[in-house]
Amino acid sequence: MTPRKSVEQELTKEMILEAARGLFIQEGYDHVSMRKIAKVLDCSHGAIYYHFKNKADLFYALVAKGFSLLDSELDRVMEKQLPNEQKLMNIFLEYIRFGINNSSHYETMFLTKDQELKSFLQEEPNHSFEKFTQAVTVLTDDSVTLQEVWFVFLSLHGFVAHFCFKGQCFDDLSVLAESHCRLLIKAIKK
Amino acid sequence: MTPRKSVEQELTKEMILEAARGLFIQEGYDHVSMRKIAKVLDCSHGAIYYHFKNKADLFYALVAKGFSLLDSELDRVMEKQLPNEQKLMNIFLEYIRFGINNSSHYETMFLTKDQELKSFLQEEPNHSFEKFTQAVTVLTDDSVTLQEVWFVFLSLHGFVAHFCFKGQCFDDLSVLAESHCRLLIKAIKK
DNA sequence: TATTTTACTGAACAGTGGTTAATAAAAAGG
DNA sequence: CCTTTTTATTAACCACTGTTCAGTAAAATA
Repeated sequence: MTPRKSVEQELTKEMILEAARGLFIQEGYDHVSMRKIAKVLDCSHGAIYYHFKNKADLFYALVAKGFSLLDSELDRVMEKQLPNEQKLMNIFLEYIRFGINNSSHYETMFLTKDQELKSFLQEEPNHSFEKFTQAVTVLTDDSVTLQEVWFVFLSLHGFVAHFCFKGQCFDDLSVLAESHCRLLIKAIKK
Repeated sequence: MTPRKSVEQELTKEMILEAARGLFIQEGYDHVSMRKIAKVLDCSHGAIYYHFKNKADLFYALVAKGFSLLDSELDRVMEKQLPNEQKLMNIFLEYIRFGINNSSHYETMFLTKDQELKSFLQEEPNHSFEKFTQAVTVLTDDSVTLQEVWFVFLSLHGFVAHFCFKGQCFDDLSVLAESHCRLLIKAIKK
């Protein structure tokens, strides 16, 4: 039998998550098998089950991480010392930046259709959306309706989703992103 | 062997497409098997291969149909006797309606990473997008910039993409969709 | 050094999937 | 009525899937 690896190349949850994220993003949940992940990690597929209960559990770990990352990104901007409208612009831009720069996380968070997976995700997206809503509401002095928040969120989502699939980086898009956010603010301005 | 069906219940391409369409929209390409389609049609899975070369071919027939539907839907709106701004509103709404009601097609058009499926679609998405751009340009008397067209497209795309993955139908969303489009028009108004 | 624990391997299981080949029955044409 | 064509059924093939598990060697512990 092939000998077990020495300790310096021991498998960790982090290593598995990293490999899995790359694959899930590139090929989607369904087209990624435990054996494929194992091949990237150069280990047996059985090994992954030592660290994660099953495939859905592994995926869920990735998504949960993505949402907490987005949450803290929002908090960071809110704590800045800036006028409200500039903060709003910052929130929008940071959302896009997060999505583009963490396209791997983002796609797993918002762009999966799998029923089995959606049953895992009920709390997290709602929580993130509420946090986003809260921020927008505060920064517009409560002058924004729920429909307007949805409008903003979906428009930002469209920007991120589209360029996620194009595989571009944020710096190449910053001009278009700024114009996008400017138009968003114009749309919800009273 | 179970006898072959009598002629009045003979299988047709149309019957297969109809059954397949419902399944693809509800469950997505990957989760629909030829056997599942056959079960809905109450026929053997082999029978489908008499009418379609393979699964991708069957799906492509659906998608091509969907694109031509979107095209003619756009034409229909453009020929209406309406003020430009109302026409614009209609164009936006029809785009969303198409995306939501044909979520499986839409995903294939704009949101799939599957190389096998992408290879089938080269011409159709570009053609539809150009048609959309053309319509927006005309209806705004050429007063719209390229960045604004992008803004509109990405915002509509975000709406569709989000609710594609939520698996909701258009009727439940029509109010939100209208508000979305109204805000879009407000944003690009001079 | 001996034992236990930890981390892992790879075979096996029980499915599912697309696709095809052999075959049979209904319909059409004569 | 017989033959041919059309349309369907079914079994079979093969690749692949998630998951479990008995076995095993390295590492930690005693």
